[in-house]
Formats: sequence, structure tokens, C-alpha cells
Amino acid sequence: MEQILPHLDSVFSIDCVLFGFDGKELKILLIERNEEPFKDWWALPGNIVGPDESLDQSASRILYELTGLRGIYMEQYYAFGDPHRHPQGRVITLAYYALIRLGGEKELRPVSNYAKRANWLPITDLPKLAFDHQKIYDKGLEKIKRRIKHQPIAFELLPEKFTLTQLQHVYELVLGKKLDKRNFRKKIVSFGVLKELDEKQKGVSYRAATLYRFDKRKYAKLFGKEISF
Amino acid sequence: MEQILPHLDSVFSIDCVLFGFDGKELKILLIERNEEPFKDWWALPGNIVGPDESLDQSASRILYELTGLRGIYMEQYYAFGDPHRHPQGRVITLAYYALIRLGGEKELRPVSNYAKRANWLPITDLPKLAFDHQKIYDKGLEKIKRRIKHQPIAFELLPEKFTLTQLQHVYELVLGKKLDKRNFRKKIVSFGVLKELDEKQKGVSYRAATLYRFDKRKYAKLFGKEISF
DNA sequence: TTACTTAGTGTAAAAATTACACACTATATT
DNA sequence: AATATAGTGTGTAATTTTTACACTAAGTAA
Repeated sequence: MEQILPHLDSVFSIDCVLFGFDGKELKILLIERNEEPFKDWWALPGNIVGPDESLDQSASRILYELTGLRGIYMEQYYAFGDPHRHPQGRVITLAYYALIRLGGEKELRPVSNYAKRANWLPITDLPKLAFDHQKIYDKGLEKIKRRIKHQPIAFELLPEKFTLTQLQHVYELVLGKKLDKRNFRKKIVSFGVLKELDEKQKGVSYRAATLYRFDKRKYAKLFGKEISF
Repeated sequence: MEQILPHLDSVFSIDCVLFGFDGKELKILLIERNEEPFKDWWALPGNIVGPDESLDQSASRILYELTGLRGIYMEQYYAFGDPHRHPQGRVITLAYYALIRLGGEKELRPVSNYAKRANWLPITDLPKLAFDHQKIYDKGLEKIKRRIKHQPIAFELLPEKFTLTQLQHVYELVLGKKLDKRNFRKKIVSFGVLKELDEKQKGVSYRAATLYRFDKRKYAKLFGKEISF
């Protein structure tokens, strides 16, 4: 393709805020940088958008390269473009978030050499972040707080089968407040997007809870209508 | 500033969906292109982000250059980056919307030579748009529909002093449905962000309605709480 | 068998939403 | 002066939604 458009020395990248839930805490994926600037600092994983990929494709590729994960619900939420956000030149970055269930089983795939390591860190105790990544993270958290109230994204943080208590726990962590158990159940069930299974929770040393599954078909019908917490 | 980052032949632009309200209809500002590609087509006004301006600054500049307007509520809402969205090269564009009161008094400032003319066209009867601008517009409309339910942005479309009927009219146009007059008034007044004035509407050939003003102070207090239609 | 821990359930009060119709006021017309 | 016209402005009852609140049931571990 011939390039006849005006030219700017700008770079366009994508940064990902990957929220993970391990059953107890909300965490985000950070990498420890191996290169200047901000060598040895923690940063959001991100990369440059390739010339022939769409933004969503690029975000998926980046997520895959960083975690080995595919098929994750991801959405762009804000573009950051302060001319001085990167000390070495103009970098406009588009932020995506993803919600991920953290299972003990999955190891993080080794990340390219610009990172020393990658780690899931609890959001309650984050280190100082490189560049303007704190701002990007803050806006991301704000975004999912807003979104979890209106769209069924909480399920992405949970295993396929989950208990209502686990689901409530996710809502409480994201929204940052306690919810009433009975009212929560009443409401979430009334949306009609949960399918009650014949199975029970296993391996707990107390009464086992009923397992549920998110019913995508029912949700598709509901789509457009707003839910609200 | 030294440029030592990797380089991509990509262009980063901003396109604006300017919604205007003239008291009767919702309109958007379109320009008729004077250059290939899509010569003679209608398109959203947009421009390339300058090297030393932030994204918001750039959007404000572009809005100003196209309309002469300043101090307008604008917000970015989505980045469009399909690799083939522009036939001549990779152009990633960030979409902004603005809400503008159209008064008979203001003429559109002449637009740079890439446009033959600019015009406010009613959204109920839009022509085919250049590039992927239909998609950008669609997403913008969707966005303000969602937002007008939760934030007091409708005021931006109205003159400083307005009647409740005018305000209701804006809501009905944006949401695309009729609202009950009594319930609308009950609700909008209950938010407490309107200030009733001692003035009445003038120049109408029927009973004049009371004028109201949007009270920014009261709104600031309310901020964070969601309102809902 | 007992102690422990979480699951699971109902109801009444309060608040919010909805549906609905007519008299009032200002102007224009005759 | 009387009348037509066009939009303003207002209340209530029924329904739905939200909130606050506490105990019994079930399973496990000792």
C-alpha cells in the first residue's frame, strides 16, 4: 500500500490492564521492565500496534504474547496521549482491559526480553508504576466499576461453574462495598442469566453450595436492557 | 526531543461528531470533501493530531477550527483502527463527540480547503458518509444515548435559559422515545440541578413557560451519584 | 454428639416508577 | 368583547423495585 499521507513521528501502542481474580483477591498483571526508561520499574504490559492488524486484533495478540490466553473479553476504554507521557518521544496509547480467572494451573508464559518478569499483584498493594501507568490503571478500575453494574462481565473473573457466594464476592471486590446476601441473590437470579446446575461445590469442609453457570443464550436475549447494582 | 523509538508509518487523527440542536431537530456537522479519496462525499470533520498537543487539546483545536466554538463539553469515546479504514494508508482515529446549541446567530467559520463546505444536517436524513464515518457516527449516537441517561449533558444542547418542555424535547430526541410530561418534570426537578428563574419565555403566541438554568454548583455536589432516565 | 461453618431462604416497609386528564394562561382572531 | 388555539403546569393511586433484616438447614470435623 502506497503511503501518501502526511507523516508524523508518532508511535501508537496498546497497554492492557488485566484484572485477575484468584478466588480471593483482585490482581493486575504487571511486568518488571528490563530496559530504560524506567528500567526495574513495574509497568503495565503493552506493545506497539502492528501495521496490518486491527486494534482489537492487536490487543488480543498482546494479551496472548503476555499470558498465553485467548478468547478473553477485552475492551478498549481510553486513549492516553499526553505529548510528554513517554520521555523518548510521542507515544499515544490505547488502553484495554481484560478480566481473567486466575487458576493455579496456568503459568504465565515467558514474556519478551523487554521484561524481566511478569507477576500478578494485588490491587490493594501496588508499587509505583512506570510512565503514566497509574493513571491508566485508575481509569481502568473506574471503568470496570461502572461496567460491572450494567453488564455481566463479572463472570469472566470466575470459573465456568461458580457459587453465588463467589459471584457476590467478585461484585464486592470490584465495587468496593459489602452487599446484602439475600438481596444480591434475588437480583442476580431475577436477571435470568444464571443457570442452576445439579452439581454442588466440592472439597469444602462445610455445606457445599450449588453451582451455577452463566447462560449466554439468555443473556443475548436480554442484551440492550440494562442491569444495575 | 530525540526520537529513538521504533517507527511506524501510521497517522493518528481525531474525528468529531458534533451534535447540534436548533430547538427542533438533532443535527450533526458534516463537511463535503474537496479532495480524493471520497471527493464530493460528506464526512465527519477531523484532523491530524499535532506533535505537541494532547489529545483533548487537539480535539478542542479541531473543533475551534471547524466551528469557531470554544469551551464546549467534548469527550473521546472510541478509537477506530481498522488497517483498511483509509484507502491510502494506516490511519488510526480517535472519535470525540461534542454537544452544541445551534443559534441562528452563529455562522460556521470557513473551513480549510480540504472541505468545500460544512453543514449541519439532521440526523434523521443523513447522506452516505466517507470512510467508516457512518460507523463512527453510529457509535457516537449510541454513546450519548447512554450518557444522557446518567449525566447532565443535555444542557449543552440548550441555551443558558430554557424551559422544561425544551429540555424534555432534547431527551426525547436523543433517546428516541416519548416521555411523560409530569413524570419527566418530577424527576428532573428532583435531581436538584435546575434553578427556576423569575423570567418567562418571550415571543411565543401562547402562555409563556418559566425559564430554568442549569445549576453547576448543585451538580458538583451531586457528582458521582448516577442519575437515570 | 457436638461444634463449627457456610448455604439458603421471606417479608414488611420504604422508595421509586408508572399511568393517567384537565384546568389555566397568554395570545391571536373574529 | 368573545372565542379559538396552543402550550403550561399540576396530583394521585397503583405498581414495582429496593432496602433492611435473622434464623434454620446442611454438611464437615473433631
